[in-house]
Amino acid sequence: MRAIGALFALDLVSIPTINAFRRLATSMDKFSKVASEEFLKLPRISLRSCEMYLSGSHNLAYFLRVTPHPLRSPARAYCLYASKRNFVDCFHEIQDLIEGDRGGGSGGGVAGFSTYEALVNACIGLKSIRGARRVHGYMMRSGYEADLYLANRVLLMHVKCGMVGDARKLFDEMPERNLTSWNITIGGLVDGGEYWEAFGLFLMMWGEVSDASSRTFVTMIRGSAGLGEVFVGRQLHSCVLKMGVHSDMFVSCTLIDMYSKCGFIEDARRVFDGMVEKTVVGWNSIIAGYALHGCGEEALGLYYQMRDLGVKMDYFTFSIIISICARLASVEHAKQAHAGLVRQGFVSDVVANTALVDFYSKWGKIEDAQRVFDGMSVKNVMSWNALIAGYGNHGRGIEAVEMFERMVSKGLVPSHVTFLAVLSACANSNLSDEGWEIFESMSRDHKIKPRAMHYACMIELLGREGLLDEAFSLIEDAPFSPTKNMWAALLTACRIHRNFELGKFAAEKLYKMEPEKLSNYIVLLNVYNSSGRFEEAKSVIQTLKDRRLRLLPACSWIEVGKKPHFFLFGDKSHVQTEEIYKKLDAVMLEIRTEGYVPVGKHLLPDVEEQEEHISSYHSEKLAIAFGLVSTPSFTPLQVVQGHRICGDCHDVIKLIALVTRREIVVRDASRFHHFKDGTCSCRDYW
DNA sequence: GTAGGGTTAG
Repeated sequence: MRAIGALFALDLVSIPTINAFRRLATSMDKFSKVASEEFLKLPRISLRSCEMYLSGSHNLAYFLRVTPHPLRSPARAYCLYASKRNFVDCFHEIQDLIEGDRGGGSGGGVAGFSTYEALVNACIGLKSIRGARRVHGYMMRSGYEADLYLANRVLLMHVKCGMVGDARKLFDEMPERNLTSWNITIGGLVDGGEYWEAFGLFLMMWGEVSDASSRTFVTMIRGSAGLGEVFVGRQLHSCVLKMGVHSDMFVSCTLIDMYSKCGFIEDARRVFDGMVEKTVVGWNSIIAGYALHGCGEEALGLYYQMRDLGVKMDYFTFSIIISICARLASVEHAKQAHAGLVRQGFVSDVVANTALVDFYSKWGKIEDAQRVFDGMSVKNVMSWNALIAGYGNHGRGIEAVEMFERMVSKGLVPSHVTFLAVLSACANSNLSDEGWEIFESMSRDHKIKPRAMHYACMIELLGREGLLDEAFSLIEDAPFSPTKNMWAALLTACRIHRNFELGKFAAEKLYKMEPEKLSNYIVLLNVYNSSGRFEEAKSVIQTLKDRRLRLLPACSWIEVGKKPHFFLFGDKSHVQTEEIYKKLDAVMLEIRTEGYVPVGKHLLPDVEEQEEHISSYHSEKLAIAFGLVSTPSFTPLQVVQGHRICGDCHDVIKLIALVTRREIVVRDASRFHHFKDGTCSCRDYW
């Protein structure tokens, strides 16, 4: 014990108690056994031997490498290492040490600057509230007077452990402060989402010390991004210019991020273009900005520009790019980003890999998603969520529930997103019992209050079973006012089960909430059409006209030969148009032998052109026809479309999958349709 | 032996 105490205090003259080191050695299995034995034979322990002993460990070397300010003593390294591995034990040791000292024990192992600094650093690294409380407690009780440097570290420790309130109190009581103290406290408030509070303190700082550094501005700009208030951000931008710190790359990057998060991508671009030295973070920020604005193509363009300029990419870059690809379902770009990730050695990054899991599942390759997931050395809740959502979207609810159960049994804490993923999986696959059990377990076992989206899943679940009245009561009984998602779920159910009364009711609620959203009118139109109420259907069309709402051209695309090919409704712009239409007509004839009858009732209301043959040339059919002519037989096809698939296309694609013996995955605006052997994974409910 | 700051995934 003493020996460990001595270690901490860097006072390595005393002979170690062999037992203490033996305990150490057994608690740290990674230490080389031989090294420990040799070490224990030493009659005296010097700083040097200590270093050698500790450096025998792989992990220690790693810590030394990654710690921004190289650890200057083995004591600190030890502390960081021990606490990383076994926090509780580490603190027991220190408790003994400190209490031993207070009892007037000999040996001189005092908890001094190094000990505290090491402990504080460990807590910062670990974000351990318990540890932070303990360390701070020791300091207070022992009456140790920290200098400004250490006091600031303690402040930071509180901030990083999420104890912003305590940090604020500490800050107020500090006998002496400097810019760093202010910056740390303001940063803590911003991190904790208390933006206005942060602004208050910032103004106080301005009044009290009439100074601020670029670091302060970085924090405050981040705060205005959090608020989503561009006028605050703009004011800070002018302050930055006046103070002459605008060329600071940290400032520029935060500005880019702030402008894009506030919806001003052009301003973000201007800041980016003005960067003297464009760092990788600057590139990442602007690319993420374009991605956020749905400009995936623009984002990819910048990414290739970045590559051509030889900017070294990091794991952020790949994560962003992969998530863009997931949205675009762009295989070729994603494959390259995946390769880049591997080449540059970021294979073990959680975020990038989670993005990959998401990508593969959105691309329709759920097995590949599972493979990436299985290969991940570090997984967090989000990684599990991505996989569960993947199974759910592919109509594989049983696997989704299995994954959910496995995740919980591993001791991970599911978040509300996890529940969203697993409940929607249950809804997609008609797993009623499982769904209700999980829904009820949310508040019972996991202390998570179901939100509107969770209710929407349950409404969908009931709706699939045709229990429309029950679904309606669930909306009425919800502990909050119903949201559009809940009404939309009910409306969909009404469409499938042809309940036009309730459907109309739900649709009217929706019109009020989002009058400009076309899809609501269309679903109601389908409700009427499918139940033969053409008069009502006409009135919906009239409403559409009155409100000057027009359908955006529906667009589908398919990637063939490393290139996306886009199709609009009735599109004849593709170079292979003739071939495509010929193939489509041929295959439409072929599926008639399988019992296909064109149905008008599912028609998407192209308002002006309500004719039967029109749905033959819906964009998804054209994309599939192109896939059929330009890929070898039996190749699976992946189609993405920006709107919801219509009933006729759904029937047709099922049969095309059957007659051509191809797997066809269509990702529409709401889910995946996995067509195989004449059936679809959505079980005809979408 | 001198801190504090920017970008990513469900």
